[in-house]
Amino acid sequence: MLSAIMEDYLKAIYYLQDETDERVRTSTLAEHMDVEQPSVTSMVKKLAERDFVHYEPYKGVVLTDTGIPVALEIIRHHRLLERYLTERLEYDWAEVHDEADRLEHHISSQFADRIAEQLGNPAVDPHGDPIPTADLDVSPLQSGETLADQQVGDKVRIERVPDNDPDLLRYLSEHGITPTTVVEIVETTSFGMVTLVPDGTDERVALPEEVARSITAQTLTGDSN
Amino acid sequence: MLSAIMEDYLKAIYYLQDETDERVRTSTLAEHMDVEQPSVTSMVKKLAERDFVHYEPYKGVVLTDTGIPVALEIIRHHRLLERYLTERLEYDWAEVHDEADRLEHHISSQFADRIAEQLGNPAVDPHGDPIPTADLDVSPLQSGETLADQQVGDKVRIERVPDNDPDLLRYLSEHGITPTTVVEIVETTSFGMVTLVPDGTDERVALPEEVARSITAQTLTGDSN
DNA sequence: TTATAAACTTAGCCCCATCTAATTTCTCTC
DNA sequence: GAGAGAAATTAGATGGGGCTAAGTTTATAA
Repeated sequence: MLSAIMEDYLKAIYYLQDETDERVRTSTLAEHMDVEQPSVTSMVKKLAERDFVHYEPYKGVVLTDTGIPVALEIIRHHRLLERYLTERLEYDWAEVHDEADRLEHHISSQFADRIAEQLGNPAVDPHGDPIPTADLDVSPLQSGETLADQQVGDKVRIERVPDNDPDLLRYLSEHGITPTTVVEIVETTSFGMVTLVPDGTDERVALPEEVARSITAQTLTGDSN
Repeated sequence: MLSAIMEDYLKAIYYLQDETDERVRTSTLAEHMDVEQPSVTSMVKKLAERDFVHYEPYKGVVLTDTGIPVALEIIRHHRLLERYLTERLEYDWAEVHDEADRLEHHISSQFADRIAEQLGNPAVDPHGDPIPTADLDVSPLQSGETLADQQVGDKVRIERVPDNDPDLLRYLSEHGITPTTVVEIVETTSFGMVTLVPDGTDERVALPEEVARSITAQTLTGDSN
């Protein structure tokens, strides 16, 4: 059996691997897990011993074929929980993350399957992240583009927003921005500010470029009209 | 913060205290928690240090006014979860216990309150045990009587059955016996067997006396007819 | 009232996940 | 290709929860 903490490491490695496409360095992992480096070293050794990761000293780690499904299962739990909490238990968009982060390790896969069924096997969580299926297939995000990649005048559909910053989520939902919202980019500045207007409103919403880069959006092909 | 394990000890002490009305002995606790005695001694010391229990060496423990609400909160979580799992997630009567036993430590009280609300603030769990309210009031069971206290010919309404033996639960539900079922006692033997017939059926269900003693039932006052 | 069995505690060990301090390895620049 | 600085690892400690073996205390019964 795997401890909740080990599961968290595997999940973190999965995400970091996905972002960087490289071996994950212990320093990156330490930052992500909010622990000191030696803790990471000792943990990745244990994970390597159990064959969940390939670990090469001084070179970082990669998930093995044993490790990947474990990470995906946790991610499935997390995203299903987020969806269930918002949809069935009246949780706020911004509140779900912490609850899901704890529960993901403790629900059985039976529980996950039951709530998936109740929800009609949804494809994405409330932030737009794809929910792995019961046999752990993940559909990739449609777009590699972010709000930071757009030109003034472009109309795009928000695809996903990061799920781990409650303040940002609160801000976005207050301004009517959620996955599937269509927005028009109305201004970008040299000092890193992106301003947009959600479709059907005339409210201008400003975001720092760094934040814009964390929000995925699909360019609308059949252009505005 | 309290670990899941400490919470389990407090819950166990609560139950054992309830049953015996005395200081709970470390041996009893050890058996209940399925650990060795020295583990209990060291744990109760920690609990005593944090003022959750009164501990007198060689004399056992009692929950303090700090410890009681902690135990009750966990019990509330457990019973609400059992109810929610059976009612909303199609869990079988016999399956809920383990899932609830894990999750009770990890759901927030917000989560508990939300599922309580969804369920219409039920008073009892699927086994007939009372669910503590949000401010941790517990309504005692109506009856102190059990199936073992009955005479042949008595009609009684099942009030609660123990929740921790899946096989027993499966057996009972297969024979149509759940809380609120009315049954008639048709035979008791000197060698400890109680036989009953659920109302409206002619199926005879036999139970060892020890099991009968673990099932609470209310004598029906307005007698049969 | 004293011996002995049962119950309980202490002592000392293990594994988990973390930490700080000290050391080693890598990498990058000159 | 040598040396400085950054990154990673080892060493050794801590606290949580568990174990076995050994030593106390309590309770019982002669």
